[in-house]
Amino acid sequence: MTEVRTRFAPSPTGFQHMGGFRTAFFAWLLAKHHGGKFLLRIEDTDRERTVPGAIRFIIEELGWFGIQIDEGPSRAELRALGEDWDGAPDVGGPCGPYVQSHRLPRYKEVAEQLIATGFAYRCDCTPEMLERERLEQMARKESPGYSGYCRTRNVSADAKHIVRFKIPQRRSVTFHDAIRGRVHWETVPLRDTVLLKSDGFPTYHLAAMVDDHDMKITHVLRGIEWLSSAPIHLLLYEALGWEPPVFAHLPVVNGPDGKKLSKRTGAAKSSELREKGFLPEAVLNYVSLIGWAPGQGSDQEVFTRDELIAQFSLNGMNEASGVFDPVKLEWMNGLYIRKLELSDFIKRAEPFLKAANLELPAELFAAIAPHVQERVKMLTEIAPMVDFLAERPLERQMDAMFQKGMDAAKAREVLTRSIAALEVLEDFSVAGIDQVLRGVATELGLKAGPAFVVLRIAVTGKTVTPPLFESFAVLGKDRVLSRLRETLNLIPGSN
RNA sequence: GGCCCCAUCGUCUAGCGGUCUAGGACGCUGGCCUCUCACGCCGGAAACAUGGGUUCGAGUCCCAUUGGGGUCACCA
Repeated sequence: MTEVRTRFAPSPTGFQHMGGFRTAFFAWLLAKHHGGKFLLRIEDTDRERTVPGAIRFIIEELGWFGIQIDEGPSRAELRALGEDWDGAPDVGGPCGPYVQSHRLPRYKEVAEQLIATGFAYRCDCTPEMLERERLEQMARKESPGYSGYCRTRNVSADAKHIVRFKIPQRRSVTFHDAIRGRVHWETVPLRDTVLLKSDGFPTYHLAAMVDDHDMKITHVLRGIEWLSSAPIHLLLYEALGWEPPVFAHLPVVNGPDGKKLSKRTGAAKSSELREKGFLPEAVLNYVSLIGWAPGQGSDQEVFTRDELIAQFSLNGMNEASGVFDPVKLEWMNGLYIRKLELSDFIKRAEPFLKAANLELPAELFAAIAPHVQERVKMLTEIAPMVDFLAERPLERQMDAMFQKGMDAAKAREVLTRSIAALEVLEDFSVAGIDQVLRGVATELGLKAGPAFVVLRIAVTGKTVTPPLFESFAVLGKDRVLSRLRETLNLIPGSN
């Protein structure tokens, strides 16, 4: 059995959104499922649209997701593109180069072969001529497309020209898509398409087919927008006498608005997800669920990376387009956060605390960490939940203190008694604090809830915090007491 | 417009002719737990786009309609 080889072949024209990375995930999962190889190829054949930094973005995000590239651009190739950076991986591989702009001679060679065998021809029609032709066709309500004027003109190789593929008309094409099954065209609805541009660069059609063949790609996973041009690709393989790979056209992922994912769609950019505190493994898991399910009646939707690899199959792919639901992603991220080892959680939280300008002594954060771990969905939610531990003045939501029958006098009473009771408490532990504070509430004939709102705001400033006794214990007796005393002066009618 | 793809709860999906009075998950919602918020647990509302076939029997097969989407570049 031949080795399964898949590839992710983005063009570096900007950042990739999650739809693009999902394609990469599936290709990677398929390869790994079969113990095969996953390659990265850069399709930089459009010189106008290539944007600096795009390749770095792709490689770094793939790395963040923990996707190992088995074959791809070497460090030298990256450097030649001006895309070198500290820590850039040096991947390489036996089928390089993996950057299309470095493979120009090969495309030219194949184009010449196609011309020699009569499957392609040179064309020197100017853009102006083509434009006029198109206008005339539209005026006649014909579908626009190249007429084939140069098909038989034997344009000289010396003249400035492009190379077109001679698309046979009146040809039916049938192929089996790994996801959709049989797709059939009665007649090929396409005109002679360009293979080589006048600047010597190939178009996608030529470059991708040549590379997929040369790189021994066995399964091509790509967006469904390519389905319409699949006949060109099949015909090209036929003309070249090559065995085509298995094609799988993936359904698209739309934003919650039902429209295509774009820069505007929130949470569509992986780097943004990272900054918001999503875990790569959660994102990978969630995104894999858009358009794929294990099937076999299985209800499983939380998968480790290895489970995903073990269970992934193109048979489980759905034909219909899906929607990226940021709310469900958040839920899943919360799930993954809760599953983290405490030490891992603390480690991952660190950069987010720093970003929020909150530097806490390690032991202090470690002590409160278990209690915040089970109540955040994103790492960015940690800082606001623990910032009451910082050595800085507290801003208290005093208004929220006086609700449901709580008035200034009662609040003062709660504070005074708590201060008195805590002052003499030797064992400032969760259990000790628990006993004392409940005692205070009982003495005052108050329920725990209302009484604790006062204490919570007094010590943390907020109405929503980690559990009260735990927060007190972590903060420490002295700071708790001073905050309680401070609050006494803030209650209306004091003095 | 031609061609192609798609169609189960709001969303992601299970379902591959009978076991579907359609299952799960997110979200929503009622309750329990409870010091707030979460977590957890129990319950609820919520879908087979429409019309024809085929069949003893259709969410499942076929066709049409409708509705989405894609594509028809010297962009990928």
